[in-house]
Amino acid sequence: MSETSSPGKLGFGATMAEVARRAGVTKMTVSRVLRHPEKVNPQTRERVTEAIAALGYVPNRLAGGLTSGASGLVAAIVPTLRHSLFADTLEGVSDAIAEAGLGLIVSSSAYMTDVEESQIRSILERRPDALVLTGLTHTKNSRDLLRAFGIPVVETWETGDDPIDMVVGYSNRAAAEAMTSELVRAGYRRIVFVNGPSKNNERARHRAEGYRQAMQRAGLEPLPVHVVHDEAAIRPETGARVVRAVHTEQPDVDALFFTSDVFAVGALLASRELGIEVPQQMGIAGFHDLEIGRVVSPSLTTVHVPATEIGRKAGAILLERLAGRPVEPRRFDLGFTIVARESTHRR
Amino acid sequence: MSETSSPGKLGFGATMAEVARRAGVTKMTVSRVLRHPEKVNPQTRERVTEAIAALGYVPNRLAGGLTSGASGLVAAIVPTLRHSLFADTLEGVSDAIAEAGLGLIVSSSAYMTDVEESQIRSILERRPDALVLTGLTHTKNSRDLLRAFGIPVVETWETGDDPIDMVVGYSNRAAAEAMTSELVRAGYRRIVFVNGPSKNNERARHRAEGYRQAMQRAGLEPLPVHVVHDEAAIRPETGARVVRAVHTEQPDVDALFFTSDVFAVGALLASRELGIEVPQQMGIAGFHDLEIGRVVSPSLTTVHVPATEIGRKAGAILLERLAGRPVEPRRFDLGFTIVARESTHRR
DNA sequence: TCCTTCTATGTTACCGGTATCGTAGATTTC
DNA sequence: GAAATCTACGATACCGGTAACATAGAAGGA
Repeated sequence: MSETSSPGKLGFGATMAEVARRAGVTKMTVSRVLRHPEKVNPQTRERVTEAIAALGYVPNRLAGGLTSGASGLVAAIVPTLRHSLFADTLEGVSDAIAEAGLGLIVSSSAYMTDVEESQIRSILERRPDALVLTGLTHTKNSRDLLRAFGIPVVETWETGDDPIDMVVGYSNRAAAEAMTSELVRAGYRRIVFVNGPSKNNERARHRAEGYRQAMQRAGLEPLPVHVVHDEAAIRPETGARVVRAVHTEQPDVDALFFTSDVFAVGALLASRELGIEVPQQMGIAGFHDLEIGRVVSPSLTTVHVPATEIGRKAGAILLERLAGRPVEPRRFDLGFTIVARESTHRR
Repeated sequence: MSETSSPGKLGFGATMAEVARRAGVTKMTVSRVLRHPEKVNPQTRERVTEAIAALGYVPNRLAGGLTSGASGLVAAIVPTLRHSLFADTLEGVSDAIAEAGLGLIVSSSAYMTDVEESQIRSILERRPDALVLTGLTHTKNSRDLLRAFGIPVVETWETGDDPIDMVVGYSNRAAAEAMTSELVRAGYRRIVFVNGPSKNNERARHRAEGYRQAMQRAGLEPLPVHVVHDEAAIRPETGARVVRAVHTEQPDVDALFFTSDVFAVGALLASRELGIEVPQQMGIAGFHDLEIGRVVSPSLTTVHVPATEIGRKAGAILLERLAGRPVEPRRFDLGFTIVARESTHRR
């Protein structure tokens, strides 16, 4: 741009004061050029702009935030980044807040509420303007700390009665109930729900409840929930293992409802190898509506959940609150959709 | 803890000065209790600790960072969070730096270098202590800005000659070459490489080069690279489409090497529907070694890449540099592994 | 006993910005 | 042409911490 810039010697961490000196003004004028340019004489503004370019000046928001009281950061805690759904939600949050110039701090709690608590503590030291959490299960300390701190907090992936502040999600109970009912409607009777561990995970717990409710309402006996402990990651092989186990140990089971498409797809593929006919002999349903479920054959019946929308909505209401506007209601149920495909289509 | 804490009125954003007043000391002593507790008399320390608990004081690292010159933040830019590989890498970075008490700021560039540049700019305003980038392709401005700023920078997912600072990855060229050679060894001759757009993505470009090199070295004619434009996301359906197109338009093709397992799995499943026998009639290979490729039948031949390790290594060398220790060499090739499975096993 | 050296804490200045108020000169008003 | 109002910028204080230095009293040494 400017011929005054000496190449290769862009100032390292030039400060506003240095820019000011170079432009022959005070810091205040430089600050104005950056935030309220209309209040500065065009000629002065240009001198300052040139000085900024020449020095490669990048303003320091940490310093600015000290005064203004806003760090310009939103923090998010997810159980894991490895699960595409949480990644989708984060991407949604990121999209929403990036437009407002906010940054996103991420950490993952490995599904442990005490880890989450210590992360909340360390995150609050960075004075985020708002916080996004996953789920409704948090330690009492976490809840107290956040309530006391008073920043906007959005809990996600569920709906519930006693949010810390705001909630965006859908009812996992209703979703599991709806899918179970769908399986019943399709003609399945001995339906097993395959769930992850429900400790520290009210999503898993609610889904199990939804399953039982639907079974009872249909006058069917709820079978014991098959809990898989998938230590490292959610893997299709786990679903395959479940099918094999059920095939030999519970041969009367006629449908498997998995808490994740990842499991369900593994089960679907393993079924073929075992000679189990899906959907005639065994119905298989998943949860989350991942891409892979559309491509496998038979295609996978599943629950579509609004992962990205949850993130976007969370970001949007945070921005509302940060703009000083109250958000009512504080609970947003974004719903779900039962997607009935071939894997449960008994002809 | 302390009976002095009035329930429900944990101090909102209590400051160090308030803690100091309550404990009857100055800010400096409170600061010492937090960072160099051994320098404070045990009795005083206890009074201060009680005051901290009673007020629910959470130190403000932004303020501290202003003085100490370190924000305690590491920034990472990935093309997208939606791709499990980048999520894995982030998780690796996060693991590595969390132990050192550093936070992670994330943003996604949507594979666009100019977006990346503006993100770098806005990220630098937050004065991260270090930066992790994906790939080696960046705008000149980005490179200049980062070099001038002087913070440790790690580029990931490739190896290359002219890093901004440090690189951790593997050679996509060598990986594609090795896989192509593997296909040749398995008996395939008319091998098509299916790639994403290579603009702004040297990983894609290098893979295409590796493919061509291997073909030429084997005395085979490299076929035109099939470029898929997958606007929204990397989806299996795209791979399915490719198989259908190739099946009708290039019936002599006997192997497809996809730049992602996601495509390859879609292709594998579509092949079955088309009655194409894999691996006899058509070999199919992928890239990345995703879980799903192990479960499908036939299982998928692929290139295993060290996604998490890249993140961890990146985090580790950043920490080294932040601890003031020089890092030599500055380029880390973490390698890859060809995983030959059923989908290319011609009997 | 007097001087030195710790130990424990306080004082001061400063990090890099911004809010607030002040003010000189130009412009408008009657 | 004097008063009122703008315009464009500067001076000051402060945000919430920490580094560096200062200091009072206790402990140690000759």
